[in-house]
Order: sequence, then C-alpha cells, then structure tokens
Amino acid sequence: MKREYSTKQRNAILELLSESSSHVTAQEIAENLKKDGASVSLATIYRTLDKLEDEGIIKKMSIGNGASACYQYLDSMECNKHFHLKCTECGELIHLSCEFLSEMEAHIFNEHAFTISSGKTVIYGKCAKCCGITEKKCTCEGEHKH
Amino acid sequence: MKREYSTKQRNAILELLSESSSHVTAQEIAENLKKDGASVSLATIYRTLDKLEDEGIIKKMSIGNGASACYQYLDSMECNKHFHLKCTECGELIHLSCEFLSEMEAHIFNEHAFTISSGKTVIYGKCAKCCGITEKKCTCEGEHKH
DNA sequence: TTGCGTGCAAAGGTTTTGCATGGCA
DNA sequence: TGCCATGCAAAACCTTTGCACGCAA
Repeated sequence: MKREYSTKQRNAILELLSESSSHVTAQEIAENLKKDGASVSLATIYRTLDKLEDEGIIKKMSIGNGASACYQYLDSMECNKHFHLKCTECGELIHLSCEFLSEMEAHIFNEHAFTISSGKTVIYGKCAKCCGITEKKCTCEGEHKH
Repeated sequence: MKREYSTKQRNAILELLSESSSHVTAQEIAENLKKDGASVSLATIYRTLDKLEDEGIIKKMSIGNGASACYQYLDSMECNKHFHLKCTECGELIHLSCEFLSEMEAHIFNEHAFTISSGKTVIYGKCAKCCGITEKKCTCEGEHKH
C-alpha cells in the first residue's frame, strides 16, 4: 500500500488549484507558484497532477491538440458540467452550461451507452457574432466566462 | 487569392484518406504511402492535412495527451450530418445519427445563437465496451459504420 | 530508517518552421 | 515566370523519465 505524503509542493499545487475559478495548465501553475515565491519544478507538477487525478481530486482535460492539457479542481461544482463551444471563425471559446446539454449527456449515456466527457469535448461551429445574430433567449444558466 | 496546387503528394494523401474506412494518423499516412512507393515527408503530410482541414475536406480529431491526432475524410453527404463519438480509452469512433442530437443542434442555434458544425465536432468520452456496459435501447437511427 | 517526493537535466513523442529546391499553372 | 509545395533537418512544444538527494512519517 502506498502512503500519500503531505509535502510543501503538493499542498501549494492543491491550494492553487482550489483557488482557481477555472482550469489551469501545468505551465500556469508553475508560473503562479513562482510568483508566490514557492517555485515547484514542472516535473513535480506533472507528477503531482497525475496523482491528484488518480485520487479523483482534480480533472484533466485537453481541449485542443498540441495545446497544453488543463487541470481543474473537482470540488468547484460550477465548472464541472459545461461544454465548450468554439467558433471556427473568430476562435472565441464559449463555456455553456445548459440544462439541455445535461439532458443530452443523459440520453447518450442511457440510450447509447456512451459516457460523454464534457471537459474533453469541444463543439465547433459559428458564434452569434460571426453569424450576424445577436439575440439569446434561453432561460437556462447559459454561457459564462472565467 | 491563393491558388490550390494539385500535386502528386497532395493527391496521394487525399486518395489514401478517401480509401481509409476510418481515421488515420499522420504517421500511418506516411507509412502507408511509403509502402505504396510514394513516400511523402511528414512535414508535407502535416502541412497538407492542415490545408485539407481548412478546406473542409477532412476532419481532425485528437484525444490529447501527447497521442497522435487522427484525420478522417469527410464524405460530404454522409459524415456531415451526424456526430462523432470517440472513445478516449480504446479510440473507437462511433457515428451517431440521433434525433436528439438534431434537437440539440436546433436548441443551440435558436436559444444560444450558435451554429454547430456537426462535421467538425467530435464528442469525447468512454464507449460502452470500455465502461463495461452492453445494452443500447434508443429507437432512433442510431450508430452506424462506414 | 524507509521509501516516497523532488529537482535537474535529458529523453520522448508529436508537430512546426527555416531554408533551399522542385514543380504546377 | 511567379509562387506555392516539398524535403530535410532543426526547432518548438508538452510531457515523461533516470538519477541522486531531500524529506515526511
């Protein structure tokens, strides 16, 4: 059985993650910790993130390809269940939390036996601006920025 | 205005993609072309794939995590209408045509003013096999292979 | 003391880029 | 002829790994 050590570095990373309102990359974690005068090596950050993911404390998601993976604290209920809409015209990334999408997730799981990973999924298309549309009518939680 | 050249390499890549029943990586393209005695450098393959994606002829999908990205020929009639579910465990690609997804498309357009490009969108998650689930119950058109 | 955690540097893999050359239109 | 496309090698990029040392329990 493996013991889990409580080290200065692990705690610093965990604290930073729990304070981050959104997802961060390993690089950003390194920079932020350095700014706080608590530098941690990238290797350690990656190793720690791996363990935290295994322990179910954080979630890992890779939005793009080649781009850095993003990590996110799981206790922050808000950002757990949204989808990303990315405009192929202007590149804008919209975070969308909508009841309808939750239903879709449930439908695909129940009827098609596929478990969607909303964090890894990006829905591509054209945003309102690039379509020349302005109104939004949905009464659900809707889009939000971080 | 940019002209598109029709070169031996571009044609070879395009032909290989259109003959592939499923997604392939840049590496696999290189190997297959070499086997056919029509070697193309990896750099050219990546550059050509980029262009083909911009032109909307192929689709790029990446599991992330350092793994190679996969590319797939977009059959304009067939593959543009449905969504793709890709398993992040085993890599299986499921083509799903479901009424529910059409509704989702409509909802996002009507209520969030975002026009989904289903051909470019890949929904990531875990397939039934990798979740240990076997039943599928949806009465809609459902999954299909090409 | 035990053995996990850490830092550093180097290696791993995929993708991109610089530069000179080749080839389509 | 003009200029995009290609090949090669090197670079860029994110991430992992080997090794010796540090440190929590």
